[in-house]
Amino acid sequence: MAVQSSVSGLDSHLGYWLRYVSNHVSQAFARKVEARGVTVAEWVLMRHLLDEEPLAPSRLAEHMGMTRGAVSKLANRLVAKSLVVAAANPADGRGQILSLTPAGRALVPELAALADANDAEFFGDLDPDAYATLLDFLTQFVERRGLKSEPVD
Amino acid sequence: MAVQSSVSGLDSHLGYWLRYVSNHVSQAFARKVEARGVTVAEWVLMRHLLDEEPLAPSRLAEHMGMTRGAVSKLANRLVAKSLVVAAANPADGRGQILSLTPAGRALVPELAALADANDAEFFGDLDPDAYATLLDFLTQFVERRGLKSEPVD
DNA sequence: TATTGTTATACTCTATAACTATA
DNA sequence: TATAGTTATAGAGTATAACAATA
Repeated sequence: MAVQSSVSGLDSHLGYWLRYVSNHVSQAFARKVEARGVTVAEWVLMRHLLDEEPLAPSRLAEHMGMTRGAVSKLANRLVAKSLVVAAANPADGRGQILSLTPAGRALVPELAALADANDAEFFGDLDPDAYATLLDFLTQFVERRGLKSEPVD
Repeated sequence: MAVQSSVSGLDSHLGYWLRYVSNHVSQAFARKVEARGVTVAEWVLMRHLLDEEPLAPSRLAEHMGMTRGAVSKLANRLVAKSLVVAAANPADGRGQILSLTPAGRALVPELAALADANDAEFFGDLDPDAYATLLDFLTQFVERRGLKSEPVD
């Protein structure tokens, strides 16, 4: 082993490795969903809509930890792809409500399958205990830290 | 608890949580280095130069997992900030060699300290065993998979 | 006044590809 | 021809901020 430098190296931090692995896993996933014509951010928005629909852009912004402007842009792309539709909120003249189109609703399970496949590709041969331990650590880390993606808008 | 859906949720994948935590840690670090006027990618380039200097842009591109074009742009920014200098490679008329300026060399330890602080902020109170286990898992994961390109930080 | 959503603007990160100057 | 580096272009991702419509 090399003598410890007085200046920390890039690889001496957990954050570095976390990002290293995360980037690879996410980029591989991005390539998979790209084949279906969507980006990862678009998948996330659509998956949220499957759970709760219709949903206001501002609600989505909260769930996804993005600004309203960013969600607006993302939603526009999905509308252009005919995967999402926007309608006026009957209860509030200012509001919009977003829903999946039939095509969008049909695509979500396919994207979810790709997410499953991606996870299996990278972690499938992991000892189930190790997988569980890691998943547990990460979720508890988020819980403990109260990490929230809440951009100030 | 809700009935399990037939469509995998966002949070059922290790990749999702990895990214969730990684994004928070990296964004916190980005905010820290931003106060010193540099981005995370710039820090990574500079840290590489501290280890090996002078270094050709193409060599850096390999080390950092980026294209030559991307490195060129990054290096230009650092030159504009007077943190890096580019010189002609005396051994090859096509080549450039990049070095840290005195200001750049002085900044690297400060940035490294911020990286240390960031890691401590997020993982400092972690059980040493857990920290070691996680670090071990991630480095071995990279090793086992032969993952190559380096992420930013 | 406060809130919802849109739009304009800006910047990082990164890729591809065309181009120039050597080798 | 092959390689080093630059530059042009593009697009995702995301932020801030100004704005219009409505509450």
